[in-house]
Amino acid sequence: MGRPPCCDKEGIKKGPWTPEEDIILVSYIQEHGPGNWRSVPINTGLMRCSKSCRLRWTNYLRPGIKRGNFTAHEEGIIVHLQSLLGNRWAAIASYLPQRTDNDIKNYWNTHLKKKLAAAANSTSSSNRHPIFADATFPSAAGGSYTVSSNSDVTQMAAIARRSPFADCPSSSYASSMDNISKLLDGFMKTNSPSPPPPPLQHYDSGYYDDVKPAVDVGGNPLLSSFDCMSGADLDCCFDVHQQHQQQQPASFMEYGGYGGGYGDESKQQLMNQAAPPLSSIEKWLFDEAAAEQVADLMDLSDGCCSVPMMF
DNA sequence: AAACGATCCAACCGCACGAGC
DNA sequence: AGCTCGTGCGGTTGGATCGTT
Repeated sequence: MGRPPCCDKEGIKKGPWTPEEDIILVSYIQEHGPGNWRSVPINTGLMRCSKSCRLRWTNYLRPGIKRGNFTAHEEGIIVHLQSLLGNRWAAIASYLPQRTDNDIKNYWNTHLKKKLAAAANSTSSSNRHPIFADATFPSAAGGSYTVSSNSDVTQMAAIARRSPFADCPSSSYASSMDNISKLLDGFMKTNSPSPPPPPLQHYDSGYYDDVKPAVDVGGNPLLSSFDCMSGADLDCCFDVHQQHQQQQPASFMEYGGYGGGYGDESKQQLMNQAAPPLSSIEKWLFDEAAAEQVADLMDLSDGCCSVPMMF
């Protein structure tokens, strides 16, 4: 027997969320943490179904989400993971912790699918992946990389499996409060002189223990530990994290921010992990990732960088 | 400036799955 | 064993926005 739809009750509001609703939801989650979505509308008085609350949080309000244009690097990762995993957006999103599966799915459907189709038409004689037919990928070391063979694709799959973000799903929940800050800014403008909402406090990473690792088509875990990473990769992660901390917007601090981060000890611990040399593509992936993340002020989270301490 | 089509993306829908009773 | 509950996921929709004529 199927279960009844959760949203067919009378009085359940649908459509776009208002700033007021967002604030109620954020305040509640701040206090209780995400999860137990059934109780959220009951306890908050929101006229929304539990599923709607969960989606609003995971796709929009959740800290650490990066919005805006996808970088060429992100595009490349999505294209290759899509070719490997198919339309398993949640799994793909686990490698791009600042992007939601919904965002990736939308981006694929609106941009990449067309791009691939167009590229496929013009590069039918090439064995390169169509999306890379007219693209090169500069490396931090000064060279450039092209993805040109099936072995490269396989290699990139392996890279994805050992992504520095792969095992830190909570990173996507971590420090950036941009979304909520903007939300609150707008709310304050239209509702002044109402008192400001209570400061947001640190989210315990334990709130996110239910995040599942990605698995391949055979159900095997794709996400592995850091034991294949080099010290340089870790430095990338640390450096990005440190820069991010320094460049945290005022609103983040005003609302309390989210704690966490590396200590020297944990860093050293990670540095001691075994690390084989990186291939050229791996270097491109990681170096470029770090460079772009710093340059674009990607909201790399404290949570991401604190996750390795769990190992 | 207005009309129209294209594009974007937040949100919804329905299904699947595991846990608990 | 069968049911409900809670949640995750992928596909789809429709309103808002943008671009072009």
